[in-house]
Amino acid sequence: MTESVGAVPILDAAARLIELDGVDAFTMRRLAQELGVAVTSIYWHVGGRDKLFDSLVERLLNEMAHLPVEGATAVDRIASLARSQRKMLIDRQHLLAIAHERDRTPKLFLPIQQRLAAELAQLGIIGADAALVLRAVQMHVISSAVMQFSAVRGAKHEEEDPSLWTDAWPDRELVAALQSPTDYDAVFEYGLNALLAPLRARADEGADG
Amino acid sequence: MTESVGAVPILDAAARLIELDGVDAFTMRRLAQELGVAVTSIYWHVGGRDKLFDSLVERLLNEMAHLPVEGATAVDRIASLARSQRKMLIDRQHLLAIAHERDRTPKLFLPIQQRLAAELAQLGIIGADAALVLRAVQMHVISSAVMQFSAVRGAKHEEEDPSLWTDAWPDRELVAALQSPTDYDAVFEYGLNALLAPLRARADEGADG
DNA sequence: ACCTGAACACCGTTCAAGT
DNA sequence: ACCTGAACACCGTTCAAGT
Repeated sequence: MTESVGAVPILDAAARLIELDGVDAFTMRRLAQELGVAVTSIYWHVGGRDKLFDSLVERLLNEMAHLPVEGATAVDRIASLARSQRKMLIDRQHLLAIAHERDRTPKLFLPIQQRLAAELAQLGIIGADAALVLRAVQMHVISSAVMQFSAVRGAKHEEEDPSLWTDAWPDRELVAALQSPTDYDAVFEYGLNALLAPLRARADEGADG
Repeated sequence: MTESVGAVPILDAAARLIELDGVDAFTMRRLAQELGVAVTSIYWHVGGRDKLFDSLVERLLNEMAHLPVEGATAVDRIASLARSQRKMLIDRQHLLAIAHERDRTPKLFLPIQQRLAAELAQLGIIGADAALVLRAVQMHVISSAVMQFSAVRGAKHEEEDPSLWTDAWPDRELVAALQSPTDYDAVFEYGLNALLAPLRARADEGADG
């Protein structure tokens, strides 16, 4: 039933190599060398590159099912869940990139769907409305993590911004802010806050009634 | 000064091939074959794979500098810009994927930065605040486009959702909604609306005073 | 200035063969 | 059941050589 014994250590080594040198540097041959084994042996245990990556993504999904949450109110717990998920995705940047590249990103919605749904139900948000809010939050978390990865790596390349801004532009502070590196945490929090604002309003109404 | 004469048609052919069969199917050798020329000739005109992709991304940036806008109020024009940009990015899905893969996604912010800044200034939003709002909007547009591409392609793979939902879950409508395919337009609009809500409120205040 | 073929150093994957 | 080496069909890129 269960997979052959050797599969787990192979996946472990693969995850370590990817975490270390990135996805591009990862090859089946390098992995085999790392394990002190012939390339073809990997094919027997875990299948080819595709299967291997799928298995790694599956692992990420399992990890994400046990994210920590805290918060006194339902909205706080939703925000907490969103932040934990984002943190985990950024910690597993390379794995996230693999999942994205292989069009598995929507699967990342699943592990915390039910927990979000439960919190939304507490706020009286159910049915199609709940589905929309849930997806909006998930999209925000996951897509901003996907972007941030690419952005942070790309920051090195763009030392010199050819300054499309003319000197005539009056708002010097804005120009200065846009030319300094993006604070992705702040942008994420701003968007999360905007998404949750209607929920907070609804919760307050509930307290009034 | 300008690039050699042959560069443009090569880039055209490359863009066409990528649009047709996707990035993965694109190889230097296939491009050469398409052009009826030796592979090595491409290297002379546009450089290697890296340079070629960079040039294609640069083209996308130029196109994006002339996005259409409409709307009577500043907020409407911001929303309109966001929607035009998203539409263009989705139309150029493969190019977007290339830009993302090569960590050039933050560059996609630049072409419409000034136009957004001008609209925000009309709302009285300037300085670091304006920078934050601007980036939040841009992040929403671009990251959701990046995600959608991956999601739509990935939709084929996930015919069967192993239904993590127990039959005991009371909200049948929610479960049904989550099991039907995501309406990315709706999710995008929901997020955009949430991001612009504070701006609308501010504009209304301004009308009152 | 432009284009070529040959060659190099890699890939992922298959498969028959070993133990 | 597990592991191997040889081989195949690809890559991107370089470079000396042609015109």
